[in-house]
Amino acid sequence: MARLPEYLRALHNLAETGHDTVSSEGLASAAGVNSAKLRKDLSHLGSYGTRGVGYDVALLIEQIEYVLGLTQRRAVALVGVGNLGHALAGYAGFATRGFRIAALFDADPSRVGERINGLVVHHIDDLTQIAAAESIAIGVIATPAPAAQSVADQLVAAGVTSILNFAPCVLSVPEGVDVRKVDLAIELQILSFHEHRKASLTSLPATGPAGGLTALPGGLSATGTEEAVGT
Amino acid sequence: MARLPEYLRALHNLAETGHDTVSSEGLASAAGVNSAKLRKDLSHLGSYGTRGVGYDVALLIEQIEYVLGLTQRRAVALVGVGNLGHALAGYAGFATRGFRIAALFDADPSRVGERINGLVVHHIDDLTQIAAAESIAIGVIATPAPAAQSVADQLVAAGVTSILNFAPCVLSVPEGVDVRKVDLAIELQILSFHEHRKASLTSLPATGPAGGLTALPGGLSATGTEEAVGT
DNA sequence: CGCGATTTGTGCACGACTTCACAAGCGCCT
DNA sequence: AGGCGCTTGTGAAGTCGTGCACAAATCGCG
Repeated sequence: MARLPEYLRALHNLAETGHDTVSSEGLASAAGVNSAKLRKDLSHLGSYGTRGVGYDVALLIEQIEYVLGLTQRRAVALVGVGNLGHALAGYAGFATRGFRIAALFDADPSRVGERINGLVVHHIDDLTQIAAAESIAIGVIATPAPAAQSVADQLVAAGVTSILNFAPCVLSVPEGVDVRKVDLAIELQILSFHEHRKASLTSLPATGPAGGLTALPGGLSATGTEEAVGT
Repeated sequence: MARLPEYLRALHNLAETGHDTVSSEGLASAAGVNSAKLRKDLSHLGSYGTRGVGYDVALLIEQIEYVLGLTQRRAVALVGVGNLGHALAGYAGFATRGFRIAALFDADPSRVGERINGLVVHHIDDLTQIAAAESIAIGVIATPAPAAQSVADQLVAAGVTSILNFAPCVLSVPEGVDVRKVDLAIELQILSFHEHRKASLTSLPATGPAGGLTALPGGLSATGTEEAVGT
């Protein structure tokens, strides 16, 4: 499940706060999900919770990290050292959560050789060689959209089988290669949609029958993230 | 729906390529979704497609932008000018997709006054005043996790009703405030899970009955993003 | 040793979403 | 003017995820 990393983060927080065990209710609220859902998720990994007590925090962390394949620190290749790539190269969250940026790449010769956060920027043509040497299986694309497909092809050719794509475009990759996409502008546009919806709801308390399509009164469901819940 | 922004991006691409109309099949493949799903989505906004021809690209762009509330350029406040916040402040994708970073904030006094991409960094305490002046309704949190909840409270107090949270923690906000979360490390961890799954599948072609929980052979479904599809 | 409080694990039903398949509608060509 | 091919819009079935509610299990205490 895509929720396991969220549980893992909450568990690490609990461990640092000195908790040895945690109930499904407690962990669920810390991770922002329903307690029943959490229990079902955890039961799917044959988890070891104790009835009447809860889950052993340390053991559960170990279990989830194993399932996520985080027992080994995974090497990641980052392609595109522009605005966003630069920030990702220095993002501390990767290092503290089981990943190691093993190499930086860019197609712009003027950027090759630049040092970022202790790493040298290589030319994209050296990708295959370095990826093999560092046994890199995960690639991050932080290039402009027009270059993304080409970079993806090169990553696949270099043996990368999982890609995190920040470029606003769809990638086509061979079967067996996993792609996850993060589009920062889209996240804002979804929020904008919510804003628009809220605005029309308040200004038009009762939508008259003559109202064409102000903002789809009861149509779109506005899913995608949890609705806010009061403290 | 959360897919509308994706359609919009694909439509803009098509418009620039000179297409006047597009079939549901064509737009669906450009957006990376099923054509039936796309038609159903578009029909929910009472869309104007012509049978036998397809959709008018320009008209559809107009429709979707209206529904998303992008007819006005929305002002966004960005809090936290660290590694990630710095990159977001300079990210061109926001400006080209309907948003304007209206103000930057940070709690560190030594950063206040710094100029980034033509914008001055303000102290977080000035948030309420500036947010009102610029009529800001959307806030972006790019601070470390411990500061995020406090920043969220201040954003809400300043009248912000939609928050994009990059900090790895859950936020509790009053009802009526929408929160979307983007955790970059989690995206990588999900890919790591896929890697782990693929690795155990190839090394263990047939899972013996004695195999405990290698990586949940048929358990977890690995959803969350589309599986790769061949070119 | 037994009982009660507490918490996990899960069967079941409901709802949302996805996908298929097809009827209805539109334009074009003859 | 009429028919044919193409495309939209949608009914219906299937699938998946979610949440409730409860039985099973464990610990602590008397």
